[in-house]
Amino acid sequence: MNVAAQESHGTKRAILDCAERLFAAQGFEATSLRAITAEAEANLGAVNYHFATKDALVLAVLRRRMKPLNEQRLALLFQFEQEADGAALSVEKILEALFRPALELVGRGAKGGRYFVRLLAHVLAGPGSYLQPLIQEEFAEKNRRFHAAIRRALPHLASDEVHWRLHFAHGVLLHTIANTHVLELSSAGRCRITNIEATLQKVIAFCAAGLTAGEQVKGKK
Amino acid sequence: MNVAAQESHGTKRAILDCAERLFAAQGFEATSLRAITAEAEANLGAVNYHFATKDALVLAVLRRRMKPLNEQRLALLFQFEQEADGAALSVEKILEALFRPALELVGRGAKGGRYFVRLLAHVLAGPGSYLQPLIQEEFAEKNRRFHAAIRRALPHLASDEVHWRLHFAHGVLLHTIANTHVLELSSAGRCRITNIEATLQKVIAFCAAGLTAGEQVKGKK
DNA sequence: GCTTGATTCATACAAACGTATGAATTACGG
DNA sequence: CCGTAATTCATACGTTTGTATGAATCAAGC
Repeated sequence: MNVAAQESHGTKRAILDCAERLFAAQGFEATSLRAITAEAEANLGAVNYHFATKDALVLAVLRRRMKPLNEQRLALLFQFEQEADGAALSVEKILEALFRPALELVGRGAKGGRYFVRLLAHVLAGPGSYLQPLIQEEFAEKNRRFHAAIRRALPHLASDEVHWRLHFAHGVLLHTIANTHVLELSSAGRCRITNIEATLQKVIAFCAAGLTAGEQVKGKK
Repeated sequence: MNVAAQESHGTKRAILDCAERLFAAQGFEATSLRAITAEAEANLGAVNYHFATKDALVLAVLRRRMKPLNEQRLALLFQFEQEADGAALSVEKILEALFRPALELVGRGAKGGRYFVRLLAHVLAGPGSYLQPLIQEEFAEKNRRFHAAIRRALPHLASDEVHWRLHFAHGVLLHTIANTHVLELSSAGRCRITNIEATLQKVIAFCAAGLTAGEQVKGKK
């Protein structure tokens, strides 16, 4: 029992799945290893065997989805750049590369992607603890590449201004996919994420306008 | 020792302050009552005497700032409407009423406002637990009033579309004030919230553009 | 100056936590 | 088949948790 075989190993994968769901639903500290193993129909010792410690389990849960997510984003950005054939990408296309993989993670509900997103929001809002280095390391290249892409699309914007506006755009995405219940509550249930494409279009339209603010017409701001 | 005297009572207030800070820094579950009382130089029994239970303490911490925050927002909106003297408010003014009180909570660093904001993000991203009713109840009128204000400013937008875009705007605000460290990391320390007015202007400009997206070309109406 | 009510304090307790350990069981190459 | 490594299991340990209790201390009215 060795080689890659990535996540196939039954117990190990079941623990990751249940941990992801429970962490997202209750937070890290509020979720006990016993609750996880109970739901995964595994033994308490199994988590110690496969992950050694609870902190390591948390990191494993995060890494499992974070890496593919950012790889998809970069791949999509690269694909769009190829298709553009040297021409500058539109802000909308750049945002699509940034948003679509994350939104599809939520939409393809069947698997636990929906939980992961809430978990991610938890982590970002969480303590500046041992998780921060992971976040930075995992997101560093993504941030760099998308910052460059926006600068190419909006060359008149100062570099720092691009940092600010990309930060705002991330806020829109994060709040949209992680706190869907807030939208449902404030709209009395009238608005919810059903169609991915429709949601994507709304989010992109909002952020594209924000990113290009102050240039569509000479003057007015 | 009775009458209003709101939060003056030394021990009780010290517990609320320290709880706010520790909750925001580590989350609810990860913060023990002993850690709070130790930092507040109070006895462990004091929290049980003043708040009965830990859950009640959490709610007390939230309510203390949430109510004044939303009252300030509504007051500011009302003030702007008075000044406009019947004319429709600009989207920028509406957003200022929504954002300024929250941003000032962060800026007036001295007191624990900065911690409360992170705590709020924690709560929103948290479980759909006993906190949700509080959130809804506390934010219901604010949502209703600002939704109406935006509809008046952008009458061509469908009601649901206003819900969506206001949701996006809240995401920008929340991420900006709660996850400041993310911006600092991704910008390699070059961007941070120093000047409230400058930050406010950036956030408003971004969201105003997002809210009015799709109509500037159509021609002023 | 004593009484009464409000607050603080030290201490206790049962429950739940993460972790560790060693035996029991399973899977599989030879 | 056997033997070896991988995995599962039951159980235990030492901490830490939230909460409860009753005595000690304080504040103030009469």
